[in-house]
Formats: sequence, C-alpha cells, structure tokens
Amino acid sequence: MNITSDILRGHTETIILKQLLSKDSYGYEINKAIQDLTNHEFELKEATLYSAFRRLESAGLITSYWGDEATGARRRYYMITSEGKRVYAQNRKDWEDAKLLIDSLI
Amino acid sequence: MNITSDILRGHTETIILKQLLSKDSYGYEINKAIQDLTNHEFELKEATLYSAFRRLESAGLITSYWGDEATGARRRYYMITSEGKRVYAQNRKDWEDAKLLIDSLI
DNA sequence: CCTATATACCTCGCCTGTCAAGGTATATTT
DNA sequence: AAATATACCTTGACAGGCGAGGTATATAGG
Repeated sequence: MNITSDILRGHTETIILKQLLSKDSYGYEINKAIQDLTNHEFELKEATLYSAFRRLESAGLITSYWGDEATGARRRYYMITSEGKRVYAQNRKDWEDAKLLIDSLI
Repeated sequence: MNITSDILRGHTETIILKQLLSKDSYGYEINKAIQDLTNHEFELKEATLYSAFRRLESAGLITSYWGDEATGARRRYYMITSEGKRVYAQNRKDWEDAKLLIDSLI
C-alpha cells in the first residue's frame, strides 16, 4: 500500500464527517478509529486532522464542545451539523462520479 | 458533475502518461483528447498541463522533441520512457488500492 | 520516586500541485 | 481587418498536507 497525500487530498474532511455520523467524537479517537479501519496501513497526520477540524468548523459543518472528563487529558468533542450531513452526502456522490471519471482517464 | 481539483490532484501525471502509452503526442492534442474522453465535462487547465510536463520530464518519465510541421504553430511532442511505463503501471495499481481504501473510510 | 508511555490537545512554517491571468506566434475563416 | 483556432509558455497566488515542535494529565514499570 502506497497511497500518496495527493490522492487522499480532498478526502480528509469527508473521512472526518463520516466518523461523526454515528456519534460525537474527538480528535484522538477519530484518528485511532481510522487506523483501525485500515489495519494500521493509513493514518491522518495530526496536523492534517486538526487543520481540517478548523476548516470544518469555520464552514459550519461541525461544532465542538469540551468534554467533562473527571480524569485524564481534556477532550474536545465534535458534532456534525445538518449542513455537515448534507455536504457529506454530496461528497459521497461526487466520489462515485470521480471514480468513474478517473477510471476513464487513467 | 462537480469534481474538485483536490480529488483530481495527483492523477494529472497518470492521465498524461496514459495518453502517451499509445502514441507520442503534444500538449494541445492531449488536452483535446481528455476533453473528448469525458464528453467535455473535464479538462486539464493549461498551466496544470504544462507544469506536469516539466515534472514528468525532470523525473525522466517522458522525453520531448520538436515536431517538423511545415505549416501552423510548432508542436512539442512528448514520448513516454520505459521508466514512465513502469511508473504508470504502478500508479494504476495504487489507484486500485486507493479506491478500496477511500471506500472503506468515507 | 522517576522515567517512559499513552492519552489528548495545539501551532508554525515549509512544500507542492493547481490554476487565473497574462503573454507569444502562426494559419484560417468571416 | 478582425475573430477564431491552433499551439506554446511563465508568473505568482492559493490551499491542503504535514514535519517539527510544543503543552498537560495519568498510569505502568523498575
């Protein structure tokens, strides 16, 4: 497996939105979930992950709140908005189109 | 159809290499071929195309030579190298892997 | 007790590919 | 004479990925 950043570029936000569809989550957990899903062959780099959170929140696709952990490091939880769900669905459709387009060109 | 640059990013070079597999060609022709293949729903922007040529040539994946047109604008023809063919084949494989990976994450 | 590791967050600044805007030159069509 | 098609090219801005670095809390091992 040798997937370059350029191939993944543009999917980071969709990957995050997908994780938030089922439940609110936080950065560390999302990153671990993605590693587990791919048998540890892929991970979002932390800097990539957190800059994506910033963009998603600015765009109104997610909102965030601090968890109330009694112990351990603090966690910032993210929640997907209805607009985020709409964009996720659109991105999925676009991906299906992109696969066909790229398959026809390479 | 609404494929963003970020989704296509990273495929430009493979798209060009693919066009050069069947015959030597030049920028303008390659661009037209791509537009025709996608029913004019997609085109490589010229600046993108020419900067990709530079990268591919620097990397030794293509070589170039001037055509000997008796009339009309001059054409710079590109030819794929054996290394270019090898990289193309690898990129195709990587794309199959990437599709599976992304499908599992979004 | 001290050190290492895991959890959990974050920013700065570089790098790279895309592309809008602008340019050049030749030939044909209106 | 002007517009269009063919054919090439460069510059500089922009955006996303990410290496490197930083902070803080809790637990496990020696």
